[in-house]
Amino acid sequence: MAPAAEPQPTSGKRRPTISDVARAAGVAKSAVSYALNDKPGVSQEKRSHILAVAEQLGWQPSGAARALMGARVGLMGLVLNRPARLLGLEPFYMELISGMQEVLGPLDVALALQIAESLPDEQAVYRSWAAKREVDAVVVTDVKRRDPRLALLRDLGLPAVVLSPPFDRAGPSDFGPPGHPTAMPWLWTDDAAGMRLALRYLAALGHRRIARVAGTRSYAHTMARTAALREEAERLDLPEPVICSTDYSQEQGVDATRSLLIGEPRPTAIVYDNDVMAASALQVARELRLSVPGQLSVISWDDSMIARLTAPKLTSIKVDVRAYGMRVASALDTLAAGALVESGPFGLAGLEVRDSTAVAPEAG
Amino acid sequence: MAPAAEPQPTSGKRRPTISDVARAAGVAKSAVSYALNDKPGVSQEKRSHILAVAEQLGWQPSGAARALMGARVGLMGLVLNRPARLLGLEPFYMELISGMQEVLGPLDVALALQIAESLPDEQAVYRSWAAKREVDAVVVTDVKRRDPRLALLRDLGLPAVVLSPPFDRAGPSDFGPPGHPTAMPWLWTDDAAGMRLALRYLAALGHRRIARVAGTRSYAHTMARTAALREEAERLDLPEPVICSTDYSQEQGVDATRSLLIGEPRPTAIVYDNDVMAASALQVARELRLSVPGQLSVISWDDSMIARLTAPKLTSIKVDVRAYGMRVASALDTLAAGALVESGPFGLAGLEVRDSTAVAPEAG
DNA sequence: GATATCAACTGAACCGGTTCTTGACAGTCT
DNA sequence: AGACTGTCAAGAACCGGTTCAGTTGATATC
Repeated sequence: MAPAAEPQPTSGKRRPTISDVARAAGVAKSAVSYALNDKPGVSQEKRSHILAVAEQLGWQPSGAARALMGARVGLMGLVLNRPARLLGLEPFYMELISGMQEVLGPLDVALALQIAESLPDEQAVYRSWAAKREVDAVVVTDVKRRDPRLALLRDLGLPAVVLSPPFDRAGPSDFGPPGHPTAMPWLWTDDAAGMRLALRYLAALGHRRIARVAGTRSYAHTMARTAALREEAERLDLPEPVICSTDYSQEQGVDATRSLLIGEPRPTAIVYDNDVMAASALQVARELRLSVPGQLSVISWDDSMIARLTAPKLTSIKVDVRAYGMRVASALDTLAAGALVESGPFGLAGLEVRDSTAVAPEAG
Repeated sequence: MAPAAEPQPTSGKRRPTISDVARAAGVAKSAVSYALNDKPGVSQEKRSHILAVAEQLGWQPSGAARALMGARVGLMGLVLNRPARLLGLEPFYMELISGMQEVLGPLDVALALQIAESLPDEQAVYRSWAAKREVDAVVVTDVKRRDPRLALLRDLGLPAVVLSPPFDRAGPSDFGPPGHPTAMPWLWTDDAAGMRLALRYLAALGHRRIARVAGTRSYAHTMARTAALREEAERLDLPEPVICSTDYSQEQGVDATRSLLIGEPRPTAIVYDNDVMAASALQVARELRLSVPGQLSVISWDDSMIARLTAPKLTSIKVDVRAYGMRVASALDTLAAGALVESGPFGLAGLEVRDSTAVAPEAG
């Protein structure tokens, strides 16, 4: 059975251009363009004829030609700047990407992923993308105070979604007041709320000496967590929590945990900034013959699969990263269309209680 | 101190085109093009003058205009077709990407990442990419027998690197004989060698009842592992190994492990197709009061960070995924340049022995 | 000294679309 | 009948590069 009027196989031959369609339909190039883009200037009759011919020829638009006229490119940029060896370990990014694709996929938009070695490298990528109009908008993560990338992106006129809490309670003041749509909106997971939740839960279990193994100190979200921890500890009348900073890696997580557990007074609970470090902390506890959760309670952040792989399973501050990614993606799409987006926090954190937390040893 | 002849800030204004450079340098557009592309047709003197002017104006090439002339786009495509919820869990892809970027980054090539829900969706992405010339080449993973994607890519004329062992011992016969450069080379990690290694090690420890929790049955690399397992078991005169198929997820790994461990005769060693399933297997063993490695030895595949997070730490079949990614990336680059690449296996697998394997209980 | 050769350079065409300008024609109003 | 609409379509310019076909002037060859 021969295929009837199916789109022709693309095999081998040059693919049809708009001129081919025009010739085949017996009209001018411009008529074809109007018809294909659903614009006025063509009669209904010719319009449908042209569409039929285009379909039959298997015509597809050339992204390059459209981009030349300033149209959207269909690519969003994401530069990851953490050391490559850490990226494989953090389920966060893959889940974020997967959430973004949930939204971008149907819009026929892909994600351009680059891994940069340094901040200057990352800025070079932005410069190049902006100059070559290679992406419609970008995502910025791991923001620091007075982050040079933000000023650069503003100068380049490249729309961006900033995945970070603002530094000032008032909102991301550097780039427009909060509550007003902007071309560089900040969207953040509510780190402060998550931290408060974890701390109150531990306090309710009777813990008083609570420590924290934090991620990179200079990131805005790390600072937000730290501030929330301090404030909440004060409100609950707990001693000032000890905080160790790390680079999120397993190794530094182990070192920090060990130094906390051999210190005086030994904490009865530790909150970690990601799952990887919390998981390796369990090994340090085992090494020091400390039972979890009997003598030490552990809470991790992210609630990725890793929290369910350990023994005991980790109590974890849960973030719906996929949903977050979807929100980020729709913001990107709005920006790419030329519209503005409002800054704001995303969703609410929850606490997934598993087997790594229990009443404090004194109170037991 | 005012900046001297620095590249102008791109802020606000329209970025300079090649015509602007030509006007500023007092030469024709074509001369500028020759100079910038290091082609003959311009004297050394003018060449350096033009370059200086371009630099001073902050000129950057327009990707769109170049792509219009059929030049390379500077993007490689990667479509992931596994269910989104599994992607976050598999460190494999992130490590592969990070390795690829190690090579592609300096070449100023980005990676276009798409997540597809189904095989037809994935094929639609390829069609669109090919039609719009959006990528220079693509990577294909998780290949099945008579995979329709391969024929499609060949028809579309889209260069591709196939991350899969061939089905026939002779090589990827469908697309050119082995040992001959092709526009669709197959590059595979040596799954068979890894499996043989694991099996011989277990046999040396005295294990005879060895089972396997495999990944998706229809993938070529799964089949390669299965074949190697069967052959090697026969060669070592072991009873036929029991094999359970899964989708690589934690849940199915748990189910498969449980059914193996309550079956008769109970295996004394299990080989898993990834780290995630092996890690969750440890929980099943705990649930059934079986000590690892005392009563059960466990070997995982991939040797990602997960293998080091569990207790006991997992003995693992090691694959240098980052190096593999680098090899893949350079193959992509070669293809994008219009040259051909030879198919072949990648590197050698090793066994990273940790705490989840020990002598078999009978032999103990 | 006339001609062939060659490098250096220019102008124009081209890639595949979009959009502006112009013109033809039919229908309406005075 | 002539002027004025409005619609539909064709033609050309344009986006920002690359490349081809010529033109020029200088040098080499006979």
